[in-house]
Amino acid sequence: MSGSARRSMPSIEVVAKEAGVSTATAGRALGGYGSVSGKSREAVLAAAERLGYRANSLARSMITGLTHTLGVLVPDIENPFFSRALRGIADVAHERGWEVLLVNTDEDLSLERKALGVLTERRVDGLVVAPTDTADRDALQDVIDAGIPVVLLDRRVPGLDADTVGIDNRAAAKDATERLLALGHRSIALLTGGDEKLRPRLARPGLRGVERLGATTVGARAAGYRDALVEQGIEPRPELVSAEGFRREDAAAATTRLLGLPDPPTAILALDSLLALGVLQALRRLGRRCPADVSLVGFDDADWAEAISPPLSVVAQPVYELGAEAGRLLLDRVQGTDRRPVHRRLPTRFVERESARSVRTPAGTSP
Amino acid sequence: MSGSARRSMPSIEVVAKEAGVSTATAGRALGGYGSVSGKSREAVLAAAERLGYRANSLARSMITGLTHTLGVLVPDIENPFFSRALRGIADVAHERGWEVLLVNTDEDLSLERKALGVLTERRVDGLVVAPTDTADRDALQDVIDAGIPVVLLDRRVPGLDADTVGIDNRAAAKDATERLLALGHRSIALLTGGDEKLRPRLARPGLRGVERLGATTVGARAAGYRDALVEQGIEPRPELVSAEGFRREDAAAATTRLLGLPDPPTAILALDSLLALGVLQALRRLGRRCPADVSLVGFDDADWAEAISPPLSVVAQPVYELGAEAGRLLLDRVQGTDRRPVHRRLPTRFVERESARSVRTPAGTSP
DNA sequence: CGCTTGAGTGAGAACGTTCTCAATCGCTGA
DNA sequence: TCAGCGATTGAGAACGTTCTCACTCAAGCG
Repeated sequence: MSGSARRSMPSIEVVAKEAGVSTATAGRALGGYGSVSGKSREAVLAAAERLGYRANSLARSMITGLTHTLGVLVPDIENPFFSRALRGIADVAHERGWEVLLVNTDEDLSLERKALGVLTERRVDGLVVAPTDTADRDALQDVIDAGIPVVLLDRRVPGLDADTVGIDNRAAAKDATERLLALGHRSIALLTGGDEKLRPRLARPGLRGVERLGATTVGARAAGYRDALVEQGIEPRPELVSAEGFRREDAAAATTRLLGLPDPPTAILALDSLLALGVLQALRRLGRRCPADVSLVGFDDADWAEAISPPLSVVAQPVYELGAEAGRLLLDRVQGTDRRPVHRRLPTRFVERESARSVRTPAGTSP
Repeated sequence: MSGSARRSMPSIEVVAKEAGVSTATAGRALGGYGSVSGKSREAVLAAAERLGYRANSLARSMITGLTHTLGVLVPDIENPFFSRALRGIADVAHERGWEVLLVNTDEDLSLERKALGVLTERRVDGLVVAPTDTADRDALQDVIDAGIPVVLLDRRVPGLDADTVGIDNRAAAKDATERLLALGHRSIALLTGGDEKLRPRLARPGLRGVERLGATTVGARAAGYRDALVEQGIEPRPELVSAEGFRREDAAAATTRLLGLPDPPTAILALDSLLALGVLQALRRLGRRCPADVSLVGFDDADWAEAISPPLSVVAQPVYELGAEAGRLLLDRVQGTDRRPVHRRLPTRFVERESARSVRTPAGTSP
């Protein structure tokens, strides 16, 4: 555990001695608090410069009770949604003098709990969490009870005493579905991505009761999809709703299955950009053209969405701003504002490109 | 600065009192060091459980000299290359019990220097840096001299006493160029991305002297491109080498310019995936087809590369492994292995898809 | 001149751990 | 029985800061 001759950096005491003052005065000069004469300050700063002094944040944090560190828990930093949101958090934090400790939870509840414990022991001043599961309410509440404020990002946990930042998933999905309906589509498939727990509920006739899954992103979006259909007097068909996994290949397989149905969909709504990519891949393999044969709308405006053929129509979330707002809410609370939890719903934007168009006349009725 | 009634967590002293032992014994029971009787251990653990005790890592780090924290400095976490590499670093770190403190440098030298200072004050145990500029040698050397080991990721800084992890950029670019040459292309454009400092050197006749830029990623790749051409007896044409910016629109503009040349390229090598995306976008706008009219090869195997039309041929880097290896090298050093700096060059892989094909017969000579 | 005031200073406590060291305890072997 | 030994224990130092408090000193005021 030793080995590398870790050079110990000079402490404030050494600097003080070198400058011919007490450690208290040296501390004041270097830390910018209390009052110090110009002469002392100069002597201290010069000594510090000479010795290559670097303050020890750990010792400072012990006293002040602030680590100037924010913990960020996300399922997977490789997901562009989270890396962009993290960028927003980090920019706000950095601007106000905070640093970011990042942990991937891999959608693993036990990893998340463990990380929560570690970050508590590290005495982070606050936490931005995109929780894996609503089931983690107690672990999160423990953290809050320990005095560490928490902001929930993208996902909500019912009954938790924390700020939340996200979009109105139900309204956004409803809007996207309505746009497909307005183009004449009547048979619209929904690719939700996951997961085992969701599948049985999504399989119910007419998607009844999906709003009970409202706390999850997928549940809320599925409810919006159903709302739009029902308002148009269309009975949602469970076989058009897929929950076969979040990976690209899962979406490709689902697409292949959907298009093999007796009454196949003429449009697909994919709840995430990776899923949309899988749809496109499957369409190409099947020799179906988009949007001529099948219309497609995705979620999240990935940087490739505009550049591919056809450019993809998407529901765009203000991802960076979501992160930035989470950072702001958290730091406001860290810096002392004590208030009731707030819930920010930022507006989404439908970006119309070329992947969705009017339903084509069914082959059987064309001349 | 106060306000929120930050509940102070119980210290080890309180736990010890509750358990009826000394703080030393409580520390041993909770920290798992020294020797404690079963009876004492149980009493302490029960007391800790009852009081909701959480160790204070700061105090521990003060004593042990280890923060179990790795600093990671990247230009931009939104860049998929860095978010994937970070994933590799974080996974290795986590597995060995370390956490990751992340800072975006935004390719800004002064931000990078400042971050280096902050992370030093936080006493991180080691640092993975993708340095903005080779000019930061001194600031990095200062960190190393202070006893904090550094591993350079993706980019190198000549004369720095640090491990490096990356690919052989020159060989990878040469290989990609050779493949285009083998397909019959003789007029191959190179999209380098940046930047102002590079442009004059890339503009020299025959790209003479680009290998002097060997320390930069772009410079090394440009050298590989030139090597391949020269070996085939082809004089590199500076007007086919673009360094007009790293954004997608920059690449689109460059593509438009290149295809407007009197003797336009029949193939394009883009040194980064975002640039390739810009090329595709421009081609679509110009009504040129890929690969029928123009062949394209990119760098980095983005998740969309396989799913778009046409699937993009790329030079794939082992990005995750790059990060993981950086993490391993760093932790090995942190945990005591004192050795001379090593330089890991991981192999790249050319992924042949459909965006590059044989040069078409020039229009003038076709029947 | 005596009193107040405020800036400047230093001694030492405090933060919450781990480490050092000496003391005690219970056994073992002679 | 007793020296010896290892396991167990507690007191107190140490880590490097900031904070508290009391003290000095010079200036201002009546």
